[in-house]
Amino acid sequence: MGDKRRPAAKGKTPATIYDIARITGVNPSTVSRALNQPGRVSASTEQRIREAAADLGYRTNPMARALPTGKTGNLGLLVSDLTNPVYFDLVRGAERIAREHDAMLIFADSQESAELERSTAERLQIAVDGLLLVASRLEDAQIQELAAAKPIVAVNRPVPGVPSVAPDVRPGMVEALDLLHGLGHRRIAYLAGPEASWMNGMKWVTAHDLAVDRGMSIVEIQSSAPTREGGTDAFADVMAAEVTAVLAYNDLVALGLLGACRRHGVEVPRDLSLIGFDDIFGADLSAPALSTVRCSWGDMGSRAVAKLLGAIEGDASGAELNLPTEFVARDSVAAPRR
Amino acid sequence: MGDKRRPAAKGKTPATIYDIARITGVNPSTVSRALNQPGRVSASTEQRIREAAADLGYRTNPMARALPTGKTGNLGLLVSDLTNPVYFDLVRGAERIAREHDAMLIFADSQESAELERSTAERLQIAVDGLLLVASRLEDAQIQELAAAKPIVAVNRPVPGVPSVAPDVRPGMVEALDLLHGLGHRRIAYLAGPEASWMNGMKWVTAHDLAVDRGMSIVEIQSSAPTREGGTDAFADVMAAEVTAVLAYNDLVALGLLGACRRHGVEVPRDLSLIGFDDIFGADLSAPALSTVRCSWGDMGSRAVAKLLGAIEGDASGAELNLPTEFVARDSVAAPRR
DNA sequence: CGATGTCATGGAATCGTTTCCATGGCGGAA
DNA sequence: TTCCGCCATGGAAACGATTCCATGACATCG
Repeated sequence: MGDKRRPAAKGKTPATIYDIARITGVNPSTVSRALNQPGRVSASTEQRIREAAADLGYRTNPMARALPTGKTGNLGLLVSDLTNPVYFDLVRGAERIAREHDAMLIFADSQESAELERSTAERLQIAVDGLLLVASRLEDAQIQELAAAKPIVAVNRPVPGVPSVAPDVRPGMVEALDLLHGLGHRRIAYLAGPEASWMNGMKWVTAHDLAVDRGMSIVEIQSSAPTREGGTDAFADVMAAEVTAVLAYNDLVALGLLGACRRHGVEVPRDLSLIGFDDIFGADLSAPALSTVRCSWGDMGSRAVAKLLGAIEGDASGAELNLPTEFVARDSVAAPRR
Repeated sequence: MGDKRRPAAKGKTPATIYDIARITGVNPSTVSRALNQPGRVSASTEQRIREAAADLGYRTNPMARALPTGKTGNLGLLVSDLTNPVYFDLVRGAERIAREHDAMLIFADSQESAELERSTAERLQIAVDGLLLVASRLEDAQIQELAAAKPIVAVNRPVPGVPSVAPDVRPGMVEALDLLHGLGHRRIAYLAGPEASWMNGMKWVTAHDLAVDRGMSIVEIQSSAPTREGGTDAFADVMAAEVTAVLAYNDLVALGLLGACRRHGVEVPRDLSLIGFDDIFGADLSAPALSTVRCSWGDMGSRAVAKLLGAIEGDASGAELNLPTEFVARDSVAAPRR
């Protein structure tokens, strides 16, 4: 099997600073300085070293660098469910900023399980310089504990003492509730997400307060999961609630409910108005196109990474950042039947 | 700024095998053996060492391990466009298998640019044990060159001498063409994807051959991009082609075209039948729901990772793996107008 | 003109782990 | 009983880069 030292060694071993040092006749430490600390060595040697490096196709070995410096150049991104289309834009935004800063993004998902999230976070943490926790199902204390080891930025949820980036759901919901009220809706429902989700609680209390302010009554309906299936399953409960409009935890459940309505002959928006949350890919595809409250997930991703990079650099500005939301009017909302 | 050695050091430094060695009174090398080579040390010392390790919350430092072994425990996943919903399932499948094998997935996207793809692949390669190249826009030779350095598995495209996983588009397209032919379509179009895409060429020749076999005529229509915008932009060309059915490169362009049709009063499927490719999230959401050829992207992801892990272990079974596709009948196909 | 400071560079320790080699103890075979 | 070999473990050298400290060559200042 293994003939020499490296069993599956295919190509020749990559060039190291020692190779460069040998070729240019300087000490490895000088090579290191030339490559990383501009102006620290004489212009002529730096020139020679850079040329040799280019010749050899030298690339810094990140593992070797990580050892003495303690910096891996990796950022971890832990989401509750990679399958959820919301994360698409988030990932993209995060990736963009990470690339700009020469950092690599390491991914993991926790399958909506708090226990799995904790163990994954711990494992991930040793391989990265900082961690992005998206829609965490962990308790505040657990997150704070993780944050004591390495920088953490929480996304889509604030955690005391930990920097975070989250949407400010209020502006979008104000628009939504104003619209519903203006059209004559007086009894509406909030189709809830996971109980462990901070954001779910936030949306419920906001919707509740806003509805009450406007003299509307609002009921909370549980869903089995924050997915299309969850929305489908909630159909019967929604019908039983006798409301004229539904505000959903997210677009996925809204879309699921929409499908169930169609199959049962309940016409949206004539018989029921429906508002989602997130404006995911596909929200404008459904028939009718889904009205929704848009969070700028791409922005959240890039802001969160920027914040994390700052924290890694020692920026202790552990602020909480809130990005505004806005209502996107499409075709799933109308005046109630009578 | 930096007070001590590590500037932003928050928590205490993690435990090392030296700590364990000190506590248990053995040599660090023994600790290493106890933890990684079962049976290599006496049962009693192994027991003591494991207990101490657990007490200290010891976790192997992957960077330190990578240095002597050359194995990082990371796999790279490079896709042409992270934004494309097709990759959702792929990522999920890949992540599942990677997790099962204790490997971490590192992500990058190349924004549909061959040059960016090459440089990103090179950068990524030094940080991983192997690379997954999804829908690569690179030339065969370039991929082979990369594969000479470290194991590579190509996804969605075969490369001579490099293991690959790709859908076998034929079965699904046979079903699709049979359906169209049976309904009476005689003149159809293929709405193409990127020219640099191997898969695009594959789909075109397959569609072409299949159409000719059945006595249908088929034209190729270019699109500006494999996105919804690309589909929208192609509307005029599609109309000008005077066909009764369109087979699209993927669901995204199909969906874009569908939207354009709706806006221009062309009713699908009455005036035009439309078939997509991939069965992405949302394909069943549109009105009418999109008929499409489904590739099992989740399977491709997990198979590809498994193959890559095998290659890393030295399994030189550089086979080409093809996963079957199937036609998914929904509502965007009907008999032609007259 | 000698003392001092600066600059470019060399030398060596270090990061945490793996692994090759050495060593001592013990059991079994002769 | 003696010798050989194995087994558990210790010791030390890598892996590739960073970084602190040392050194010698100059230039500068008084």
